Amino acid sequence: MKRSHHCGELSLTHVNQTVTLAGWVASRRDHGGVIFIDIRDRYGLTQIVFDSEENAPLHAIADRLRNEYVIAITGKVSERPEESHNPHLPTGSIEIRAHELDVLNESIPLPFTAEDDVQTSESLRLEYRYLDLRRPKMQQLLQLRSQVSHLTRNFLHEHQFLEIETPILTKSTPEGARDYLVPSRVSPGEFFALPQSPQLFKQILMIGGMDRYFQIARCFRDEDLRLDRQPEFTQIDLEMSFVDREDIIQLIETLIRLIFKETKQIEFPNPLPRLTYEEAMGRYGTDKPDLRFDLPLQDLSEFAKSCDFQVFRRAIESGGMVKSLIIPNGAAFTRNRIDNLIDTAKEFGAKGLAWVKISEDGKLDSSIAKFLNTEALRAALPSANPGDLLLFVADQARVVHQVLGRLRLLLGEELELIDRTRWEALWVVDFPMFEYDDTSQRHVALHHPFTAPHTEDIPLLDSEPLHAKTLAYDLVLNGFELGGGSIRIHSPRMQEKVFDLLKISKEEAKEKFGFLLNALESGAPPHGGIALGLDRLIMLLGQTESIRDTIPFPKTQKAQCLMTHAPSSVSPEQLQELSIRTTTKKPAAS
RNA sequence: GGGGCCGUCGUUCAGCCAGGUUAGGACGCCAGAUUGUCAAUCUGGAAGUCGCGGGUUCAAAUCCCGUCGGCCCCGCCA
Repeated sequence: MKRSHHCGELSLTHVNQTVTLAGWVASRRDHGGVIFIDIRDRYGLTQIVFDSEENAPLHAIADRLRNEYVIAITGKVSERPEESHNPHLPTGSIEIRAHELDVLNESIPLPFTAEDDVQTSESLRLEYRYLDLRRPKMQQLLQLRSQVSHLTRNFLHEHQFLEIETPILTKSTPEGARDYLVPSRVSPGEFFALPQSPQLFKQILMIGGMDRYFQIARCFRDEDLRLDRQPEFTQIDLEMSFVDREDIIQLIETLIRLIFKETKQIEFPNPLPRLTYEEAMGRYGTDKPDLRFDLPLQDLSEFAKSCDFQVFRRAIESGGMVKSLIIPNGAAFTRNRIDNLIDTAKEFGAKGLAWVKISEDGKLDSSIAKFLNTEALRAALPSANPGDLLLFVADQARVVHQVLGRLRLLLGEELELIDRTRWEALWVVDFPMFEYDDTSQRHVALHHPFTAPHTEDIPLLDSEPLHAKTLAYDLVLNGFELGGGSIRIHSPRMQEKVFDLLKISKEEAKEKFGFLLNALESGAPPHGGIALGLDRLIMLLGQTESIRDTIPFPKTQKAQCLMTHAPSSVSPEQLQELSIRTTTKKPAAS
């Protein structure tokens, strides 16, 4: 019994045809003389009718069906009685009057049903992922993921890209995230690392003359998990030779437009807006601003310079700044709510959070009101209105931006300022090359150490390296970093200089990146590229709340797979073969 | 490494603050009834080591300590 149709396609146009469907029993409604079975597959649901008057032996078999049994049925497509059409179901105008039933497999009673509105814990869903995957929502998300991969592959092939695989067993890289290590049996005591990204290999491919490379690449990072972070994740990774920043931005905008249009009929402005890193940080306190709502940070440093409030003045005098958020209608906040905001600001790293309510008559209501000149403040914040609440942070720029940026997001959520129907994509460009890391007392690369500086900023590398900007670019959507890339360094002298500034010694550079430095000496073309997070892209496109919903077999926050129970201990023999001894107390598996 | 929330029949929750007879509801499951349901309905039934360990107490799901697991966040994620 081979199926002739799937469970989502039959309609009134098929009436009187004899069809065969196969799928899972989604529900059974037993009315005695007649039994209704909903049969489900990836495509939909169809109602099957077993009538004891039409076929008593078949009805008796149907009586034994239970949820999630796998069945095949043959029968005639019939229009339902007029009052029994189900408008909620695409196939709701028809039903199959069965005359053959094949029970292909039975099922034990299961912990939850394969319905979208099933209320169950995520750990149970992960343990029984095969059931969870039967739910229409999960099926749609994986279909969406497949569709996006397909569109991407087609698009890039049309643009002369070669799809090339890079190694999964590779060399541990020193900077950046923690590596997943894989012991080598034939080289006792030595380890491969799983790639955090194909970065170095794709640069080598450019030097190898491949010109345009892409890969839908699995990447691994042994860091703690979050809502939008998994230890293994997938990137749409690409690299191009003989291009500049504009070429790559153009290409990716075209791809993103195609994906959003084809899958969700979402249109973006052309070109996408851009903010420099400095603008993004200054206005939104983050390098991945959510532009679905405004609520910008307001610079009050000029006002603060001459005001009587010492906290503000001192912040300016010690090279810091004062910025403010104007919370519309926030004057109605209770003292308790404001106290909670102050605590939150402290958790975010602020020393304090000053606040001012502007009452309906324009007067200031605040514990620091006596230090503030009302006219000067209103002049400094022309967009503040009576009824608003002003929140101030005075500190070094990094703290001010971090605290107010996060308060902006928090209040945007709480006050429901975020328009969930909007899609706001933008590029953030001109990232600084380095930032100074206080703990290690050295410069660290903001992007990665292979990122090329702006040509006009090259002299700054010697004089003021912290002011040098790079040819890096991040694509941001609704406050999530969708991807980032850069034009790379192709000059071996420049690469050495950057390693030097990062305090990576010649020996270390040679030992870790010798192959890259050699390759750069061997005729490296100018090149650049980008990597887009596929899982996050699907999460946003599919409007699901967690990256785990876009990955068929994700890990929990402890980086474990609840279905297979990986990771797990291994036999002493396996360890011995790998020259490994563990120091944990957990006994090895026998 | 740190902070928060959670853990009770197969599932999802109530009960815990204020300890006390037989731990309760809904869904699911099992049996019976039922010829137009699509959250089917009706009747009956089974089902729990209250995550685990220890402590306090005459008595612990309930209070205390520890521990394990799940989720969210900070740190971390070039």
